[in-house]
Amino acid sequence: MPELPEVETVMRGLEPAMMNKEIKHVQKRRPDLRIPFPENLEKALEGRAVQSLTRRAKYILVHFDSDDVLVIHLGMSGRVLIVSDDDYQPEKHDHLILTMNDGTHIVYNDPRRFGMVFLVSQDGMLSHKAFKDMGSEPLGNDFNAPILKERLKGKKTSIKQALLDQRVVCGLGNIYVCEALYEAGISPKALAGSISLPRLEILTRKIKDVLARAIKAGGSSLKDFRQADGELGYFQHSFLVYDREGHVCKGCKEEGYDKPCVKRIVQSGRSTFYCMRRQKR
DNA sequence: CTACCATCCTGGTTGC
DNA sequence: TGCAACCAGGATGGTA
Repeated sequence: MPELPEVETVMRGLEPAMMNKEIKHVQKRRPDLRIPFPENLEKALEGRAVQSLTRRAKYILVHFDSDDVLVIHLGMSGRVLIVSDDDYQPEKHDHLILTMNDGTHIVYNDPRRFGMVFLVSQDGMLSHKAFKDMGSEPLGNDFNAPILKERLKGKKTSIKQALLDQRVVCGLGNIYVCEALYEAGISPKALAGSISLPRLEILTRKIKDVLARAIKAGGSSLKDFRQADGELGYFQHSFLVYDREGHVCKGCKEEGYDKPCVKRIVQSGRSTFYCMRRQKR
């Protein structure tokens, strides 16, 4: 589930619990993750102090007073929780536990096990396959309409699918793509390569806008998502089309239309929600 | 090279 | 109520 706003929220939540603290103990609890934990994880992390936390796309990066960077991806159902209980008992899907020098546990939990945890070196990070071909950060200055236009040039796929492609722009997932396309008034079925620059101007603006608002709201909590302190995000209450099939969208309602306009279709196996009145091309 | 599809998992929801 | 089928926010690797 977690897309950029959720990952950013988790990262920010982890800062007070990890920054300038030392990892005292590393406990792996599942040897059979899809991508097994690095063998040398304990050795690389125990005794190291956390210098900073950053985010790239949907990856949380933990930087240490060493060359190692701990990379965490939450997949579909992953969480990272701060647990301060003295008598904390690991739960079923608590796969990795980092205990800090103040006794706080940082718990990585992921029922579906689509997530991953690995190490990269600070210097070699950009050549790692996860980051090598990754597109611009949508909230950064190098994500703008001309760049998006260039990235979409010649693409015959739909704009919905193109925006989910992390090489075009990173950090977006199904929810925020649907929301941004709605706000930009662009059909999810529009051919990616054939959208005009002015419309891409609107789209890039709406992408940045919806992401920023979602971060402010602490992300969206559907089923699994929690902030690092266990709190729910609340941006799900602001969805305009996502998971609102059969409703009248906000824009139509404001114009006085009362016929259900939000439709659900399936594009390359995933749900797309859009307004059939306002997103015609 | 692009595009499409299946697949990795568990758990919650839906429908009979 | 019980159970089976279906569905889910992501990424990747294989095939066409």
